[in-house]
Amino acid sequence: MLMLSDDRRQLRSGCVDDASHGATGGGARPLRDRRKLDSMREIQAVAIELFTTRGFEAVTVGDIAAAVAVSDSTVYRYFGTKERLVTWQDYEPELQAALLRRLAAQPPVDAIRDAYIEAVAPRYDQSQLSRIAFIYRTPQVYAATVEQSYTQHAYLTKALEGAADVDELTAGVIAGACLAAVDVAIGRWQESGGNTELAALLADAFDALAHAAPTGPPQ
Amino acid sequence: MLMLSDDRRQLRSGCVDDASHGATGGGARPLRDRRKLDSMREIQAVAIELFTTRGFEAVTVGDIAAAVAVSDSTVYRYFGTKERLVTWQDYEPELQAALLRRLAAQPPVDAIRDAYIEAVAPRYDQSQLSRIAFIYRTPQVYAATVEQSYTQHAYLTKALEGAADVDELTAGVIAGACLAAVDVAIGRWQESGGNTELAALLADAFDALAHAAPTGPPQ
DNA sequence: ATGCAAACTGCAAGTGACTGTCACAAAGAA
DNA sequence: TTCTTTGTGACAGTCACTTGCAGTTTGCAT
Repeated sequence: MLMLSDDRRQLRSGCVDDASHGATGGGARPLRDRRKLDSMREIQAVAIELFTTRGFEAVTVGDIAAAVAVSDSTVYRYFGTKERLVTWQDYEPELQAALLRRLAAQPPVDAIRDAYIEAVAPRYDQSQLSRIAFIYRTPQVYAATVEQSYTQHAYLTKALEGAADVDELTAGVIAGACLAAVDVAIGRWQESGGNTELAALLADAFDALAHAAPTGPPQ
Repeated sequence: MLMLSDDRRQLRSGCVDDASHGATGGGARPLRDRRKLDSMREIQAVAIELFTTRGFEAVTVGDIAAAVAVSDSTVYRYFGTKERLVTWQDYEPELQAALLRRLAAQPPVDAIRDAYIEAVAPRYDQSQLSRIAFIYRTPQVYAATVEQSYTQHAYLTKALEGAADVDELTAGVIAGACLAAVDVAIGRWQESGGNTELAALLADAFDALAHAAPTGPPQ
């Protein structure tokens, strides 16, 4: 769950690079960016409503485009894939910054947990519930988020190797275990109807990692 | 990585139910099944060779069908999706049996580890290397395996709830952490060119889970 | 204001994954 | 052999997604 960057399809057809500031004259382009973000949010809202009403497969991208009165190509240029209409979100940089800052100051697992508590937990309110619930209810969409967490796992592994004193295999395992904890916590948050604090669920999920170690050698 | 059952597409168009024994007269149907398995193995071999040579996107399912001299529909009936041409494997029942047996007799994490060491490690030899390496090198295909492990995670979670004395959240976290360890171990095996024993890598990866617990409360 | 370069948008014509249907062929039982 | 079941191929269709083109809009500089 949650992503630090885009999947290969996004990368190929340059899209979803929100807040991409001009490389031409050097100045910012606030108006265009704002309109694009607004447009993306509107399209996403409509998409999620249609999806939850009629089901993911029953709604075509053309349906969504028509409902928002833009062309199909625009939807694809913005989101790249149908799944990304659901999974897209815009707070990735903050998570990355929190991660970097805390990895330098805390033990690695604590750092990851607290970065999520700091940067993503506050975002999970009722307005996000239908989106997140839909992700967890739709395997095809859930898989798309996992594809994104591919990149995230690699990033975390590298960060851990630098911050903590562990080899690559250990770093990979720790990163994977932490992402699993985050995933379970968000899953539970969604199951609770958004009524449980995500921060508390994250704390509990990470505590549960204490029981994930084997007790003896292989038999 | 590794799967216990199929994704939704498989389920919809009933395929890949290897070793499905007749429900009609009650007798076995060895010849047909053997031919089907042989055929699947041949198609998979050709597919992986074409994919590794020309790239996943550059090869169409029609190309593969033509190379093996079967129709496109047959390929889809056998594998369901293009990705499944790579990820398909035929030893899932054994893993499930080992899991069940060991969960009744060992601590849960040890049981999962040892079940993988027993049921999947012996299968990972040089003949599997190009297949596994291709999975880890191709995000789209890797994502498909994760989509399959969605089911596996749910299965493991339920098994843990029954076998160990833990609540659902803890069971989910343990299952996710174990799957992460398995995934990292297989990834390392593939990176090593298949020259390191997967059983040893699995043992190391599970040992690394000991470092995945947080050391203090959230800050 | 006005002109210019870059980016945005819609249109249209693809490609290819995947589904469903039908007729036919091959396998197994009687 | 004959009947029934099941696997197979040909075919047509849907839809996600891509690409190229032309017209418009934006932001900046003059």
